[in-house]
Amino acid sequence: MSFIVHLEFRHLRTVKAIHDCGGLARAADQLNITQSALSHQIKGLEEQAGVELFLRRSKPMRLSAAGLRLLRLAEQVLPQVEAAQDEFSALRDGRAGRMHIAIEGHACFEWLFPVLEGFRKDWGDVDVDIRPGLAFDALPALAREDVDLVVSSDPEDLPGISFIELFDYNAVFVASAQHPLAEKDFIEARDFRGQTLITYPVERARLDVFSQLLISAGVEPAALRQVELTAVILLLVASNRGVSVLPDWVVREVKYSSDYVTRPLTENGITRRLYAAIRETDRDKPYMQRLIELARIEARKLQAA
Amino acid sequence: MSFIVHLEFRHLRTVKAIHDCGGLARAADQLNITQSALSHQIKGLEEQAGVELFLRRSKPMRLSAAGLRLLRLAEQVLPQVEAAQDEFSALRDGRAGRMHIAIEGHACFEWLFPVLEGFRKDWGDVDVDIRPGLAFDALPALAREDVDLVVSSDPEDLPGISFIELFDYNAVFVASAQHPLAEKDFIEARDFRGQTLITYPVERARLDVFSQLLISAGVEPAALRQVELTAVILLLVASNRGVSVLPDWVVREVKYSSDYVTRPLTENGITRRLYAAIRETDRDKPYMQRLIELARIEARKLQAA
DNA sequence: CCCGAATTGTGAGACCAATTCATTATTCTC
DNA sequence: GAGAATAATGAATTGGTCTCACAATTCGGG
Repeated sequence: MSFIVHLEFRHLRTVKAIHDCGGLARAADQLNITQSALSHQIKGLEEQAGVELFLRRSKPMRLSAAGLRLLRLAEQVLPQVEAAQDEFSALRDGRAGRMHIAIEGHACFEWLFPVLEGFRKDWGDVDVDIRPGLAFDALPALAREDVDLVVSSDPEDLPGISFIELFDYNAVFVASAQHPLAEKDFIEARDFRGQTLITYPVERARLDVFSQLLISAGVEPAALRQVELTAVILLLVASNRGVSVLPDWVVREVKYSSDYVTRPLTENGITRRLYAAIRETDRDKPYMQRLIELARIEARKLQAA
Repeated sequence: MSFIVHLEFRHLRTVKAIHDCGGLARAADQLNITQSALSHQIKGLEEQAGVELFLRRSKPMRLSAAGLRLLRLAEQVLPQVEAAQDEFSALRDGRAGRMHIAIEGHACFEWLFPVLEGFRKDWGDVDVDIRPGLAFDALPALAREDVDLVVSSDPEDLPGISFIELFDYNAVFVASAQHPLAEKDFIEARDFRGQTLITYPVERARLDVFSQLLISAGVEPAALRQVELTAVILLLVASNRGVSVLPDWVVREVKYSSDYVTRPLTENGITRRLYAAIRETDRDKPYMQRLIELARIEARKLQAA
């Protein structure tokens, strides 16, 4: 049951070279090593293995049965190693990588998908994914490299994390055209009193309407309803089952689809800024820069729409 | 374009162990090595590669993207190496091997096939083949390990080659029952004068009828006809197109099939001995001994028939 | 918040193994 | 059988990996 304890890649390369070149001397040349070294090497291997690897009887030193098995291993393994090393250097040079994105708040799907669609074309070697499950504690996940980019509107000062500005948007009030508040030019906090507010199913602190308006005004809507999908929120709003607050781009994106109106929040509107949070170590990676560039382009398209 | 110049199996094992055990210390334990060694090892790898392989931020030291690629390589390559080593030790311990057989003279097919059929059952890991093409210079081929066993009836004293006795047989005369010589009790050399002799297509020295009888008697048949297949030889003999000399077992094996008779050669018959020529290095291999044993058993069956 | 336990990193030196150089031993070819 | 080509051997050197001992870090809990 004794194995070859000390088998190394060098041995596989040696066996292959000797086979290919048909001789120690030429193989040594190809491997940039002395013939003596090769001789010592295979002698050592044979001693370990307890089998002759080569038949020396005849002039062109041929492989024995055991040697042939080793050759097969070499021809199987060595290309795999090379392939791995190729990918490896791609990773190192930033030609490949991972782009797992966590989004805080569901709305971002709307513009993120087209971004990733464009990204995929140029950076096929980068492994792309969206991890909505990590909506809460996304920044810790970023720090421990569970994800590589977090879309957030609340920059924090964390060591090793950069917040890169993506674009600004307005949080706008959405209601059915039949809704009484549709009459107003702009919506104030107190207007939410008595209303049914439809939001994404996340904690209040992450919702613009609370963090930017209702909490500081001490206003509580009459009812809350949490809905996962943006399209459904708009559907409910249009059928006058409640009101909502959404990023302007979301509403613009689907505005043709139903019967509702949008109004600014407060006289001057509520403007928010979206950031991409990334690890500083990733900041200079070309694919990372490209993704952010694409995100900005896509945002501009949405705002122009 | 810089690669990992010094990647070794040990590194793959290390990466895998650290991943499996979730930590340097435990991995070191599993690999029977110090934790320090592992630390040095991965540090060296990372320096070469220019990438971090592990994320040390968090307590359970996890693999980075590059590290994961290395892990994939490890999980691909290491089992292949183990499999090769298993086969390798099988070769070494004689559980596997090669059994390429050269036969001098075509007749041997008749008893060799059943032998190999039985052999195959117990020794599936031995690569079996018959190489009829090497009928001439079979012994040199044996010496240079092109084949592993030669069936021969002419033992020679060659260094490193053993001739192992298999069984004896009689070379018998075969002729149509209608043939005049069928009247005789035994056949002498001079009886061949004027006959058409049918033989296998090999040089005279390899044919019993010449080497044991005709050459020393200085007798030349009227005509020679060379035929490849034993069955065809017997067909021609039966239809009185010539006479032949074959090993008795061959004739017994197919005697029911046609209308011919056999007669001894000379008053006392001509007995020949068949040998298995093998390399002395193979002599003790269990599968080799088994093959020879099977050959003898098969021969006994044929002679009893 | 600091402490202790657990884990990982670092430096110096020992040790082993692979390589080279020089030479001898084979094997093939003419 | 001589000479060329090829492989094997031996001794010395080099280089790398390991161990040992200790420093640095991180984590969980009172």
